[in-house]
Parts: sequence; structure tokens; C-alpha cells
Amino acid sequence: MRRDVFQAIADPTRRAIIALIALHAMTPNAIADNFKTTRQSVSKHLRILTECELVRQEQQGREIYYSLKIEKMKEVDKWIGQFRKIWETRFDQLDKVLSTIKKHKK
Amino acid sequence: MRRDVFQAIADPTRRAIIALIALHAMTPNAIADNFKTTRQSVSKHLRILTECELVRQEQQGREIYYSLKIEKMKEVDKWIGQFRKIWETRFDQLDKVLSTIKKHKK
DNA sequence: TATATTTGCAACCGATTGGTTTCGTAAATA
DNA sequence: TATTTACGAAACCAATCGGTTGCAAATATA
Repeated sequence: MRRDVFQAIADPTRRAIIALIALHAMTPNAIADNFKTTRQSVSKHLRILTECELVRQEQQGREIYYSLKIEKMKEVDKWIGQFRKIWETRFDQLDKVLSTIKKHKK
Repeated sequence: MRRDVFQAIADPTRRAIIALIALHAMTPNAIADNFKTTRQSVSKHLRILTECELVRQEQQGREIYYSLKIEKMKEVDKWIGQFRKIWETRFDQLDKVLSTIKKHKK
């Protein structure tokens, strides 16, 4: 069962969970309250998120607080980075074309 | 069969295809040459990428050239953006802590 | 101590996945 | 015209997915 961040964020429920716990740690029950699905289903998603190290657990009595390991999200950002370069370059090129047109108008 | 960009980039082969055709349009056969898998398998991946509008086709004789619709990648970038704010803020806070320590040392 | 709450885990289910093989079509080439 | 090449689509397969139900363990409360 080889997991990675990209597989983790592929599921919309998982993306919602990530967004939920990004700022504040939450218990599985509290997280599940935000969805139509069952607690067990959320628990399964949390296990997957834990497996790919996107999430951190903190036991507190009988409750377990889950929070986001935001550093892991940088992996996605890094991958997207290579394409950001491309679309920024293309924007620059378009910019050059536009300014050339302006010059010609003058 | 509702597809989105996040599902598209979940598969490693698909991510590799995306990176391959990001700069230059390529035919399915040319793409398949870069992988261990068959042409038909790559063809299936290309269909999925087409379905979620990540890819553009251009017929040229009996060949079909596939290229990346880089604008679509911005959707992922946008989603990651909300977390970038968080980790940059945390970095700022760490920075403040560090400069406070420096001041105290002085 | 008996009961209720919070949780993870295993078993199971139908749907979907990524891959293969096979086939049909259209374009290039002999 | 006959053959080869490039490709998509369909049928099929084992593996995995997301979800459910049921249960056991640990902690809190009566």
C-alpha cells in the first residue's frame, strides 16, 4: 500500500478534511460532524492521511486530536512549481508582445 | 464519470506524461516510448487527461499531437495557495522569534 | 463497579482503477 | 490496390477504493 501526497489529495472528502484541520487540531468525531458520511469513514481517511504523513495525532485522554503537517503540502507546491515557471514565462512573452504592440501604436 | 485535476495528477504515470508534454506536443507512441507500459495504456491515460481538460489534441495526418493545457494546472496551484499562506505566516512568526532572540543577545 | 463515550480495526460490499488483449478505422506507403 | 502504421474504443481482469456494519479497547462518568 504505497501512498503519496498526490493520492491523498485526490479525494474531495480528504481535501476538505485537510482544509478543516489546517489551522486547528480536531477530533475524528468533530471532523465527521462536517460531513454527510460516517465517523468510521472519516477515520479511514485519517488513517490514509496518517500513512502518507500529512497528518499528526495527539492523544488527549480518550480523544485524539488530528492536525495538518503543513510541510508535507510543500511537496505538491514543489511539483506545481515547475509548471508555474512555464506559465509565468508565457505570461512574460505575452507581455512583451503587448508592449511591442503599444510601441508600434505610438 | 466526473473527473477533476486532482484525480488526474494522482497517478504517477499521468504526472510523468504531464511533465513530458508540458513544453512540447507529443504523439501517444512517442509518449509511450518513455514508459514500460503499452501504448494502449498511455492512450487511456490521455483520455482521462482529456476528460478533465488538462490536455489538448491536434490531429496532423494520422498522428495526434497532445499538449498540456497549462492554465488548468493553476487550479491545483490555487488550492495549494491557501496553505502557502499558512506556512509563510508560520515562517514569519519563527522569523520574529529568532530576531527577538538576537535582540536579547545584544 | 457498571455504563457511556471516543476511537481504531477488521470484514465485507459494490464501484472504480490501471492494465492487457483484441478489434476497427483512417492515413501513409509499397 | 494491398500493406503498414497510428490511433481510439471495447471487453475483460485483478487490485484497490470509499463506504458500511460490527466489534474490541481505553478512558470518562454514574
